[in-house]
Amino acid sequence: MDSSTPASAQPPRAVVRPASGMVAASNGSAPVIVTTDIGTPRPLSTRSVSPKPPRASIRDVARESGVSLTTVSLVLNKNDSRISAATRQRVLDAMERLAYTPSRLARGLPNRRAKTLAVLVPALQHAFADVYFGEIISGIYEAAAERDFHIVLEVARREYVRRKEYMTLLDDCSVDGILFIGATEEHRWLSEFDGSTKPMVVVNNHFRQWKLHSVVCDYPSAGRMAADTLIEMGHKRIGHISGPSDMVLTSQELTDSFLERLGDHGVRLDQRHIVDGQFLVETGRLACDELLKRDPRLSAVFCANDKMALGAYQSVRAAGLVPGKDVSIMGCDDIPTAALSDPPLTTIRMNFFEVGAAACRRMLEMIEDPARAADFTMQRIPVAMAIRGSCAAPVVRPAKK
Amino acid sequence: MDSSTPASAQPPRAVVRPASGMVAASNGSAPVIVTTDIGTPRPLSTRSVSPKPPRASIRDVARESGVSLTTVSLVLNKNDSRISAATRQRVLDAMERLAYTPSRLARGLPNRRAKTLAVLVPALQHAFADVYFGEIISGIYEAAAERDFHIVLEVARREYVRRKEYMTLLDDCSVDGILFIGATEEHRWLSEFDGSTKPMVVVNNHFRQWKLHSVVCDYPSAGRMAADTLIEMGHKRIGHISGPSDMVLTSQELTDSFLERLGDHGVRLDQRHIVDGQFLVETGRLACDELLKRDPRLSAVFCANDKMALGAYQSVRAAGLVPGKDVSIMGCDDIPTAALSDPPLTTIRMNFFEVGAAACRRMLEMIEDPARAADFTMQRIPVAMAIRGSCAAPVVRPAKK
DNA sequence: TCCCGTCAGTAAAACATTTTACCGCAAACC
DNA sequence: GGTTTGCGGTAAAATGTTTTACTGACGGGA
Repeated sequence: MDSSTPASAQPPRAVVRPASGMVAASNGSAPVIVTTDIGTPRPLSTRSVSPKPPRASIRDVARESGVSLTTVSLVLNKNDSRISAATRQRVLDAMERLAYTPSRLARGLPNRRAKTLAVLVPALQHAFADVYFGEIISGIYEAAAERDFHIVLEVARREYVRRKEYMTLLDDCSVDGILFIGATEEHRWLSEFDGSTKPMVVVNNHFRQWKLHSVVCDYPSAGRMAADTLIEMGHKRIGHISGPSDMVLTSQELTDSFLERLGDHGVRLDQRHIVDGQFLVETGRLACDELLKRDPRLSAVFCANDKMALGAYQSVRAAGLVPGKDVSIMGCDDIPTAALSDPPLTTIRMNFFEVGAAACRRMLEMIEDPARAADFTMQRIPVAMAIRGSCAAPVVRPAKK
Repeated sequence: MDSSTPASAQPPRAVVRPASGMVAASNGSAPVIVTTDIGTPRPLSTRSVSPKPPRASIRDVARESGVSLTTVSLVLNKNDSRISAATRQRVLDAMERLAYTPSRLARGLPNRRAKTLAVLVPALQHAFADVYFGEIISGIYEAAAERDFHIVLEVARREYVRRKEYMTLLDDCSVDGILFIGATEEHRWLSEFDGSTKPMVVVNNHFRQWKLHSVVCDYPSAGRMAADTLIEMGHKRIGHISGPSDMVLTSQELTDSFLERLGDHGVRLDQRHIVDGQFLVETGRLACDELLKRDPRLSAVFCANDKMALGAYQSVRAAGLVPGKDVSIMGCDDIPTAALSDPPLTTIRMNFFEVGAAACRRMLEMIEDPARAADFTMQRIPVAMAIRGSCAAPVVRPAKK
């Protein structure tokens, strides 16, 4: 969960050839852009070039339908009870005729509500391109759209946090609440929301030290399911590639419950069998290298997310072994790639879409009834095992060399 | 690019086991949610529960610093020229003391500018979880943030389009411009923007029949590079899995330039060697099945995107062949998974991040100088070959059976 | 001395809504 | 017959800015 990727964590470098006569994308940095303007310059249109064309306002509707501003406003807000059906219809007709659309900006002003939520993500490389974030955002979007709320995107870069722009966002009236994805212990500024009834929901992580609203996957169950599954298959020599458990509580929950359940079954892992893989493909690969070095006869590895599991595939292959046969590999998350890898990855399915949607619904509740914001809750979303080809009964293999 | 996925296109079904004593995620539909409220109810805080706490307004700053509203506004907007240094400082100090933040809502009202752009995506399954969209959105975000613009997300569902909400969005004043990702020929409503100077930019596609602003990858170059690379390696029996070229012009460009260049090299593909793979993993797999059926001695397949190439891997393996050895596979896009597949996928690297950023910069230009919106341009972003293990010189293999 | 221009700043209108408090009228109640 | 009540509606204040057009003071040139 760190924005800087260690040099060792680069994907295997491909040979990159520039198109002939064209500047190539230089490694990592932004490529030089060759602009080809093929647009046909058109004559300027005759209509005014003023910022916006004149639009019908509520005032126009009032005049057109012969009622007062208030009446139009009431009809608009379905606060109709004391408006007669006839009048209402007149107003609606006028709106129709004038193609009237209320201004979101102006509507928000008087009661300071923007009908907009901010989705805040940490400043990772191209954060929005990550399935994990993407899936959550899709869920948030869906739940927000149902109530006619908009979603704005925000990235919490260092500057952003230093200047407390997340607060500005709220004071701004440009946003009614903040949903924070990818929160870690590193984000100390969350303490500002500790016990406060400000509209903030932490998505898929939570904190012991602060009272904050949160919605998370059921990681304790996930850990137990992983342990049960591997034990049932007959594994005894098990390795674990954890997430950064000191930074992410949900990651800690997963690891703890996994180890505890293994212990219940009489299998005790010591520190030699556990390596932190930082949730990334490349560090996952390195972690697995390390595990296999420490115990070359490992029969199964449980990875705290699918990306690291994909790294583990590479590591196992590099050791001359076959993933899913010589070494069973289990992931967590069920990202789309999981089912496509070879062999298909056994993993724990997490419904991130639902996590996002639930978090958003919680947020909307708080906004509608601020009193409820005072009791802080954590909601758990259930998970399920997805068993595929990458896990099987252990095969005994001779110690190498 | 269709929102409904054919039943045949489901990923290989995994065995899904519910956690004991817990409701499982039912296939496809939203899982039943088990809510675990572990929040400690806290006493309501004593502070008022009114919608928002009172904030300092520009008026307060004016009073505090003993100047007029106008002066404060001028300082705020760095329209300082006619304000003396001393006064400016007094105002800035007052702002500091009162922790003043201007209201975005109120600022937008007078000149009808929200300093916000909308990113519109078609109603695909969890669109935001797609790397392709995500990468573009990241680019847009970055370019927008530089100029202090916000990004709001919008999904163009059928209802949305029918009610012309994209127009509402603009009239609304809630948004200053629209960036449309994932546009296809299906989106007929784009004709409303044909030749209009309304702030709309189409991202990574363009149209022959309409004058619209657009920024796209250099697909013609990409097609030629693909052809050159395969020919150089010695391939003659080449198959092509295209995108939906009737719906997406960039896809057509890629296919056309690929075929043309192959022709230049004396290799002519007829319709038997080309199958539409709809840009999806599963349909890509099926398309490759079909190609191999039609010509079992195919030595290379060029896929119009990486997802279909991953499907092709499955298909080739299912035929008992080894991808990258028996059949060379080339993709297009260079999504993160490409480098992780086995063998790593040879593909054409497209800088979607930059496409998004460039599109956004174009948008901002138009907003700042509406006159420029009148000449419609298309901008091309260069691409590069990324050669990895999935392509090699052809090996002759006996006709099967 | 008068006129003009510049400097430094201000008053007030405009933007498009919501919301609060009120009003006139008729029917119902005692 | 006077008071209440409810209905259908309205006037006006409030929300927080930007922008246009103005003002007063002061210095310089004729």
